[in-house]
Amino acid sequence: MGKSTPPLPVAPPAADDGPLQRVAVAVATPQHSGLQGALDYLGKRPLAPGTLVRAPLGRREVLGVVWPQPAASDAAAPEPGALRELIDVFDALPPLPAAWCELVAFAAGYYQRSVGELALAVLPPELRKLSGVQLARRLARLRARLVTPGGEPPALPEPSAEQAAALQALATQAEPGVTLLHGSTGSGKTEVYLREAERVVAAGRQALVLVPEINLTPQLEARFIERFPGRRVVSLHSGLTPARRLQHWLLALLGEADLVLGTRMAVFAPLPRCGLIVVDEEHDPSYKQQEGARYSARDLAVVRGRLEGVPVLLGSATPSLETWHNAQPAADGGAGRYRRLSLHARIGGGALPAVRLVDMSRIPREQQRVTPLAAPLLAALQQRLARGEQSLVFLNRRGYAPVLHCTECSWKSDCPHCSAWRVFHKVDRTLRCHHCGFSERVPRACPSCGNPDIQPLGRGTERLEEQLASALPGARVARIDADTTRRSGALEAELARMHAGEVDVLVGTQMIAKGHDFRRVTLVAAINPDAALFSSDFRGPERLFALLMQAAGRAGRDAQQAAGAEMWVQTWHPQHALYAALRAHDYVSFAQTQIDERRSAGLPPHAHLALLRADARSQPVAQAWLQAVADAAQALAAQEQVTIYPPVPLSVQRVADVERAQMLLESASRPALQRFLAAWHAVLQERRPESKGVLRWAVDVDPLAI
DNA sequence: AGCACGCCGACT
DNA sequence: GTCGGCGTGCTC
Repeated sequence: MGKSTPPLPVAPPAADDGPLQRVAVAVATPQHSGLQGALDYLGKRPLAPGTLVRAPLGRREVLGVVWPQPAASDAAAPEPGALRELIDVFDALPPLPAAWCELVAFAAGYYQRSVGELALAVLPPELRKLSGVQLARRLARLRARLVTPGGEPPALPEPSAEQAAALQALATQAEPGVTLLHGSTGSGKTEVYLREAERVVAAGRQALVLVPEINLTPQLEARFIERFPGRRVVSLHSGLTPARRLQHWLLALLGEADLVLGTRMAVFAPLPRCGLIVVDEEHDPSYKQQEGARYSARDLAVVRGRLEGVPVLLGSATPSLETWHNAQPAADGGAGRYRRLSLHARIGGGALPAVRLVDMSRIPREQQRVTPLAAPLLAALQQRLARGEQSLVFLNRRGYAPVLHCTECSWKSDCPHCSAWRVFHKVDRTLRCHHCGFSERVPRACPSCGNPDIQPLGRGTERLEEQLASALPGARVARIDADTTRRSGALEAELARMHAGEVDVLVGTQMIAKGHDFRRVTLVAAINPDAALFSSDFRGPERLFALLMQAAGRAGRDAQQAAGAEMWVQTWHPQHALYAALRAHDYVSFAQTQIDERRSAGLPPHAHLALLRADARSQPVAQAWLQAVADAAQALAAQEQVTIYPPVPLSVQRVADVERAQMLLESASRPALQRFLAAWHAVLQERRPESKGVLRWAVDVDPLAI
C-alpha cells in the first residue's frame, strides 16, 4: 500500500509516445444523443479496460472510462482518420474492476440506457471536475492520511438459536447464491449481517451493505464501526459532500475500505475484493431509481452477486412479492431460485404488538370533525402518557391540509401548472404544490369569488400535530416529516429528543416508520392508511402491509414493555383481508393471497412489465407519439408475444406545464421482453426526427407502479 | 444533456 | 450599433 504500481511493468508510463491506437471509451452520451455504445478514440499506448480518462467530446472535455468491448458496432462508426486523441489518462488510479464494467454494461442493456450515460452517472460527480494531476494529488493525500482505525473489540452478543441456525446454513452453502433472510422486525437480522460480514472481512474480502434511506446509514454505520475495530467502514450516499463521496469511493476502489455501506447508488461501488452483498429491507421502493437510468439496486445486487460469484443476502420482514416468489420452493409453486432462511422470534423474547382496528364507519361524523382520533385510541394514548411511555402516530401526508376550498363557490387550491391540489402549509401560510414546487402565500379571500371564508379540507401531519396537542393536554407532541427535517441536523436533533424521552407523542410521515430503534415506544397508530388499499397502483396493498408491519415493529422494542405494546389502525374497512393478515402478523398468507391475485391479473411476479413514457406540451401529442411507436412495433411485439396496451395519461397527468402519458408493455417472459425492448429501441431512435412536440421519452423496465 | 451556431427585439 | 432570446443540430 502507499505507492501505486505501474500498470504496465514492461512499458512504464514515461514511454508515452508510440503508435496511436484505437481505444473504446464510455463517455456521457445520453439517450437523447442517439449515440449508443462506447466511442472510439486514439490513445498513445494500450489502456486497461476500466481506466479513467479525459476525452474530447464535441467542444467539451469529458470524463470517460476505457471500455472492454470494441466500440461503435453501428453503421455510423467513424473511420480511423476521424478519431480524436485522448487528453489525459488517470494513471494514478487502479482501473475499475472488470466486474464493475460488466455490471454497468448489464444495467445499461437491461434498463435501456447507453453504457456511457450509466457509467458516468454512477461515478462520483467530483471526478468529472479533476484532471489526472489533481486526482493523483488527492490520492496521494488520501493515502498519506490513512490511519488504521483502532478501538476495543466489542463484547459479542450470543446469537439466538435461530440466528445460529441461519449463520450455520450460510456458512455451509455449497455455492454462493441469493438468500432471503425473512425475519420479523426485532428478530436480529442485523446481527446476521454483521456476522456474515465478519466472516468475509476476516477472509480478506470487502462487504457491501445497502440500506434504503440515507437516514438509516448513520445508525448502521455506527453499529458497524463499533463492531469492526481496526477495519475501515465507509458510506456512499447522496448526502455526502462531493469531496467526501469521492474519498469514500476511492477507498472502496483501492481496497482500503473493508465495509461499504450505502443507499442504492452504492450497488455500483467499485470493489476489487467484494465478498458479500447485503440488501437490507429489500422490499423498500427506494431501491428503484425513479429518474434517469431507472435501475433497481436490489435486482442489480443479485446480478452483481452472480457476476462476481459472491453471496447476496436480501433481508426483510415483508419481502417484495418478487423476492418471495423467487424464494418459494418450486414444490410450493415458487421459482425456487433463492434460498430462504427465517427468523421468527423477537430478540429478548418480546411479543409483537397486538393490532387493534378501529372501525371508523361506527364513529359519529361530528366526533370525527372534532378530533382526528377515535375515542378508544385517544384513551390508549392517554394511558401511555400517564405511564410515561411514548407513542408514534403516523399519517402519510405532509402539510396542514391537502387542499383549501371556498365555502361559497367551487374554488379549490389547485396548482396552475399541475393537475394536482396545492397543499396548505400553516407554518408559513403558503399553498405549495408538492409536484412542481410552486408556492404562494395563502390568499386572504377566495381568488374566485372574494369570499373571505376559505377552509382546509382533510388533514396532514401539521394539522394532526395541532389536533393531538389540544386533545392531549400536557403531552409533549413533536412532528417529523420532510418539512421539519429540511435543515441538516434537524432530523438527528428531533430523534435525539425522542430517545431522551423529551417527547411523548411523535407525529410523522413514513419517515418515522422505518428502522428507528425507539426503546420507549409502546403504541403506534396509523390514522388513515386506507387510501393505499384501493389505489390504482397494483403494489398499493403490498406496500401498505410492509409499511404497517414496519410501523408495528417500532412498538415494544424493549422486551420489558413489549407485552403492552399495541399497533392501532383507524380504518373504514376493518374486514379487509390485509388487516386480518396484519392482525395475525401473518406475512406468509398475505403474500400468498397477493401472489395468487397477481397471477390472475397478469402482473409481476408472474408477468414482466415495462413502461414507455412520453412528455409533451399537450396530452394528444404525447399519446399520438406513443401510439405511433407502438404501431411501428406491432409485428415485433407479436413475434415476441409482448402485449402493448393503449397509451394513457399518468395519474398526475400534468406537472410543471408538461403533459405526461405512458404505455404499458407486458410479457410472460423476461428475455422476450428484453429482446423486444432492445429491437424497439432502434425503432425509437430512427423515429426521433418524427417525434416533434415530444419533449422527452424514457423506458422504465420493471416499473414500481403503472 | 451540454454547448454551439443562428437569426430577430430592447439597451449602453 | 451590440447583448441576448431560445430554436435546431452535433458530439468518436
